Amino acid sequence: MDVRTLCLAVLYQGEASGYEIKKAFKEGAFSHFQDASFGSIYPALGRLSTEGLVECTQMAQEKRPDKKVYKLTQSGEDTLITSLLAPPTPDRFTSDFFFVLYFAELLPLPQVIKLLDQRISFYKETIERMTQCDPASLPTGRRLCHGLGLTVYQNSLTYLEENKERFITELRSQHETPRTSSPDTKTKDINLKQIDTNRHAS
Amino acid sequence: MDVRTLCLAVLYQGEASGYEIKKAFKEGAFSHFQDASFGSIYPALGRLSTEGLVECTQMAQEKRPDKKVYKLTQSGEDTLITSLLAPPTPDRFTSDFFFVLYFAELLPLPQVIKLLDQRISFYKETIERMTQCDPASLPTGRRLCHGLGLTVYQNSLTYLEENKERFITELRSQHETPRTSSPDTKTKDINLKQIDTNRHAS
DNA sequence: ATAACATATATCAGCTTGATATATGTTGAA
DNA sequence: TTCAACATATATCAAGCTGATATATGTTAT
Repeated sequence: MDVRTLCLAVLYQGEASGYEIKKAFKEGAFSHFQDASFGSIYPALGRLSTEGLVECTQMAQEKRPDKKVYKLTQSGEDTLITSLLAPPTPDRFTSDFFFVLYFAELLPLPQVIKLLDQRISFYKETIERMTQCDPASLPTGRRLCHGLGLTVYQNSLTYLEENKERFITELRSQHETPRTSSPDTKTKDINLKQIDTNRHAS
Repeated sequence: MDVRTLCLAVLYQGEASGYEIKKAFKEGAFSHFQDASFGSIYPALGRLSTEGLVECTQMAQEKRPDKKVYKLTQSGEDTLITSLLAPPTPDRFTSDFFFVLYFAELLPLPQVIKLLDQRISFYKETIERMTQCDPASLPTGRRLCHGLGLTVYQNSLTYLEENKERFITELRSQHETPRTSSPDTKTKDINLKQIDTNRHAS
């Protein structure tokens, strides 16, 4: 989804400033499956205003910079619904965690352990935050989103906790016995390089 | 990770052309957690060549355009390792599926059912492809990536299958009894708009 | 005190995507 | 048979987006 549609979606839930829209992606309702930066939000709001999909009210504030509060118009609401009806584009998931983990054998063991521990903490914190919300209070669509997302985090945590020790033990034994015979580094690299690139990894 | 590092990573597993590197992201080893387009791969390879991180060999082919095969140099290998040691950036997940599902109440029910069925098919196909690979044959790091990824897909599938019917029934009852009293559309919208934007959704 | 963080908007270099162009071969369906 | 769809192969580019930076001020914790 383009940022303009994302802004309409946030504004559907109530009027907001650019700064508040950013928060919806950073820590709010959409934070687990959409994102947008200030650099795209502010221009998007400008264009949505010009096109009449949102209305802007300048709010003078004491001791704060002026706030521009945007509100969805009927036209904006219609446009949002139309966008929702279009065939969804495929998910996009990019993860340095998976990428680095993939090459675990090439890295110092403490580095890999740190990576896993940080990931476990991340899952725990995310689950903690998500379970503070009572699913029963959410509208139907939001509740399914919430439940599916929470399931993913919970099962990922369980998987990592169940496999962490075995994984580390295995890596350690590979570090101690670098390879079958000679200490020639090339051998290891050549073996790794022969692995089929066209098989699935995660 | 920038596309230059991603190219180094693919080339670490064996020499390849730009086209073949793209395949590693589209359907190959990195397809579940990284992506890159031709528009970024070809310029990246050019720059990596200039910097001496890869070497290029022009391969004349019968009945096919020339192929430029790139190979990692020692310098490129070192650069890859250094990049892997840097603190990983947070995951980025963007999903139209979640985004549309979030607004399920606003859409025609057949549309929502189609969305769920397509998602279930997607999970099934992905799991099918991933289980064709024998995890025991993978190096340690790749095996953990593979296992964690597969777990996510399998649990997502299970969750959707277990909750689909209840979810649809609930949406249907909302469509049949749009709200407590009057058929005034505004009422529904206002209710929805009062929902707290700053709570978690997935 | 003072550093870190929060509110609030805005700009911009640089990177990336998705579409398009070019040229050719293969495969499967009508 | 023909013809569309798909695969191999490289390359370019407008449009969009990120991440950093600038500006101005208030609050909170150390």
